[in-house]
Amino acid sequence: MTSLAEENYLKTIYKLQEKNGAMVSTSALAEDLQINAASVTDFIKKMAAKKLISYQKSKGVSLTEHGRLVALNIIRKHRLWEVWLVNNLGFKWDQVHEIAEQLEHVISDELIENLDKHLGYPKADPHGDLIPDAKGRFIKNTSKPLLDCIKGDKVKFTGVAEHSNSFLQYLTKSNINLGDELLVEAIEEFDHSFQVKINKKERKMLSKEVVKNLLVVML
Amino acid sequence: MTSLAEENYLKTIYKLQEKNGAMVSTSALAEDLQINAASVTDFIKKMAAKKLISYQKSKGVSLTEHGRLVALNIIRKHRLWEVWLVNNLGFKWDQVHEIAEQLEHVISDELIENLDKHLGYPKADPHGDLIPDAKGRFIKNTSKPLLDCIKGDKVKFTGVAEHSNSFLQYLTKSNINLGDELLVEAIEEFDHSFQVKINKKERKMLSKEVVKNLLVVML
DNA sequence: ATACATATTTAGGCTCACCTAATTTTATTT
DNA sequence: AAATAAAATTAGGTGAGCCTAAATATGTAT
Repeated sequence: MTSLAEENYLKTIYKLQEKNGAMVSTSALAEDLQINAASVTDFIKKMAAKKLISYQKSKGVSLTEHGRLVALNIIRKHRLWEVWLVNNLGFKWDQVHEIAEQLEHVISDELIENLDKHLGYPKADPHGDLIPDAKGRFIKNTSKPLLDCIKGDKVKFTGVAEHSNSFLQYLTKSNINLGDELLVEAIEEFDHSFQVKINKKERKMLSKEVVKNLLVVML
Repeated sequence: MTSLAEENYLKTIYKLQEKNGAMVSTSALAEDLQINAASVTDFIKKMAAKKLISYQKSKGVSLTEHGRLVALNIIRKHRLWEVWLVNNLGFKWDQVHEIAEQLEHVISDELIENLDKHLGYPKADPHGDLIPDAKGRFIKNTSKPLLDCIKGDKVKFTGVAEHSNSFLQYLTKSNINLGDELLVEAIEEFDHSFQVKINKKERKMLSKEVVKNLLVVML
């Protein structure tokens, strides 16, 4: 029904729409997909004809309700596979993205149902990204960047806002893991760096760039 | 390196070579792949140029050593995924082929290594087909068709020579499962049907068509 | 050996998903 | 408002992997 290329476009449009608002530009899509802008223009016209997206010439695209559901289904598959790769196959959170990019395109509703069950119906992937259900619904997300916390806040680290391997590896190296309790002991006004106590044990200094990308929930 | 289409050609050539001897004809390939013979001729020329197969015009193709190793790697992946689908995800042996046909093309050596380990290094898939190791080597196979047995033989059912869903479902329905012990109590000369005792309990009549496709090892 | 049937290949064409180069539209600066 | 820069589109083209129709090669029966 939907081709590999279409699935990748949908996924990317969804991602960019989440990040930058409603309309996604041709060039933003081209940049993210690493495809020439002219090719993107071509392709989005075809996708619009299929009612997967709505397209306003020279203004950009947005997902239709149908396109949004297809996108969410791929995201669901991607994140379920990531859970499996980390929890069952022993991969680290910085090793699973590429493999899940392939697995997400495997087509079998029964497979995904059984995988979901096998994993115990996880609500989030190894990076803390929420997993939509089969109908594209998310559970409510109460997390916010650690940057928005104030001195004295006690929070739980539940996700990352930046998925680059270098950031993930920095956290691993620093022994900061999903689920850790963080206590904001001090905030340096000058550079917005945070001094936090991790799991009531180690004390660490985190730069603004880091705390901006750590998502937490209040404890 | 090798495309989806190439992988499917290689897999099919391997299969047909196993079944019918060294040379695989254009038409046999076309039939099995459900692709027009003219397209097959085209494609095998390109594969021959890549040294995946050797091609003698109007005579057919056979795998090169390199092509054979690529084919075995795909077969390895297919069978490991089938084991996972049955053992871990709760699928039945007649439900896994199509899904494994998709999963087998996912590219990640580390994934396959980890999957193999996770499954406990299985030697055979849910149909009893042997799983080659990462270097394309099989363990020795001592199985033979039940048809070749004689009255009084006590054997273990280890695999099927026919993979159609109707045959697999027939066996399931008849409560004949991989690993069962079969005792040949009588062979009807007229139609070559076998009377067997299964796991020292039930007695069953199996037609020649069935016993031909049951692979067993002597106990 | 000839005729016929079957298998295979050649020739030309199609769609998908991409490309480059050129043109047009939109946004920004002066 | 005009000039310029940046973004988007159009036009024309490519390779992969398929197709049909026509031509050729191979195998079989007489």
